Amino acid sequence: MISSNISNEALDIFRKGLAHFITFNEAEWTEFIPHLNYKVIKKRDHFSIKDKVCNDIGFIVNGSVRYYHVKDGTEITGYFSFENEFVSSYKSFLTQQPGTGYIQALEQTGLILISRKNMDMMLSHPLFGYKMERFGRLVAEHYICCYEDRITSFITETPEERYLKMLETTPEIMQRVPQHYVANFLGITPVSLSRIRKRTLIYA
Amino acid sequence: MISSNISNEALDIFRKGLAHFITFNEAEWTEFIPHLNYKVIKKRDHFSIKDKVCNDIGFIVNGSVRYYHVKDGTEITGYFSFENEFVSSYKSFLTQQPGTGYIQALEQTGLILISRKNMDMMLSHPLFGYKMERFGRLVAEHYICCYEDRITSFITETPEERYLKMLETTPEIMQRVPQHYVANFLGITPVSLSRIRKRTLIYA
DNA sequence: CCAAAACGTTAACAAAAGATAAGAAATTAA
DNA sequence: TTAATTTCTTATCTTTTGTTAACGTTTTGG
Repeated sequence: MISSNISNEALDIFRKGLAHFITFNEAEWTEFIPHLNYKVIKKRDHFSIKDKVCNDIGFIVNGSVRYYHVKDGTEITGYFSFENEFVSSYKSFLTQQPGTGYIQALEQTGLILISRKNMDMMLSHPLFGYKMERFGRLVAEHYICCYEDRITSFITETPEERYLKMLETTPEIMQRVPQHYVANFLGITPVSLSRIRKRTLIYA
Repeated sequence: MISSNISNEALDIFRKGLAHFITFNEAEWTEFIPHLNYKVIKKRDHFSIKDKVCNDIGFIVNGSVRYYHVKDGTEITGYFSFENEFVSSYKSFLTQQPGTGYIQALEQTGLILISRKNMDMMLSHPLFGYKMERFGRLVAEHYICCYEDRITSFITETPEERYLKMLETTPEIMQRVPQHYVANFLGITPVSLSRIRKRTLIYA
């Protein structure tokens, strides 16, 4: 879709978020904007669901989402994304294969969307395809670093250590996310997280 | 370093490995080769160590390596890489910050190396910088997919399920890697892995 | 505003995993 | 080859975690 009626406020937030990775000049930005869409997802509605290809990568302008899988009929939450972060069922988006999990809004969430088709158009764009490739590389590398930390924590830390480190890294998480989702995120049961909190006396 | 005396055999293996991501024409390849180095690491020697910046990304022509952290004086192995795979302390290489772990050769290992400096030169190269950016993006995206699977397995699967899935994905691993390293990789103790093998009667 | 659903804590019990140590087998190095 | 080291298994004991269920509280939706 080559058109855009996204609010200037949302676009400003988006542009500031991108600045962590790359800076677009005015000509490039003008070319960029028509490749974007805006969407509001209501609380509990899904951004991406199992067995369907995730066609968009989103940038969260406001709100939050959780990623979850269903195993033996039970939901298991693996991750959260908040304002100024990207959201996508990455493997599905990148490989264009059906996803294995769900992404659901934890609250009403406003998103700037880039479809796979528009992304590919921009990556091959004569004006700024080169810069878009760099942008894509830097974003991907950023997530590699995040994922590396997360895997290392599963290998080297106990659940209790993961809980305490999470409170340092993301102090607001217990306020913003139901505790049983956080427990899943830490790789333990809700009952177990409740015990850790009682044991450490750290409820932040 | 702008020179190269890497064997044609190693270069062929490397070029075939890259073909999973991108194909270089002859002019590009001719430009590529002088940015490469070759190194053989003896068994038990280190490719990368804690508190030092990892300056290279390697492509394993032959051999294998393990990634490990040291916690409370004990080594904990988090991952392995084999022939035709890349190896690096990625976060350190990508951010140019000191690494938190070690990468050690499990056996004598031959590597084609790209230094950060040479990588950056190629990413900005007038002839094929655009293609190199795409190459870098595709490699990074590939690792995002791998990491996503690994994190999902920690969240949704039991150690026993991880063990069985690993045997499907990498059947040769128990033959090539000491079992207590594999146990760490699965996020459990060596004693626990030994029990799982006895319990399931699957020793493949 | 009320009823239903979701949430967090706690308890009791079961299952799994960690810690430690001993011993046998395999590998490595001198 | 031999001695030392590493590796894997097994056993015992302890700790942690999982499971299930009950209870009170909070949140949600009509």
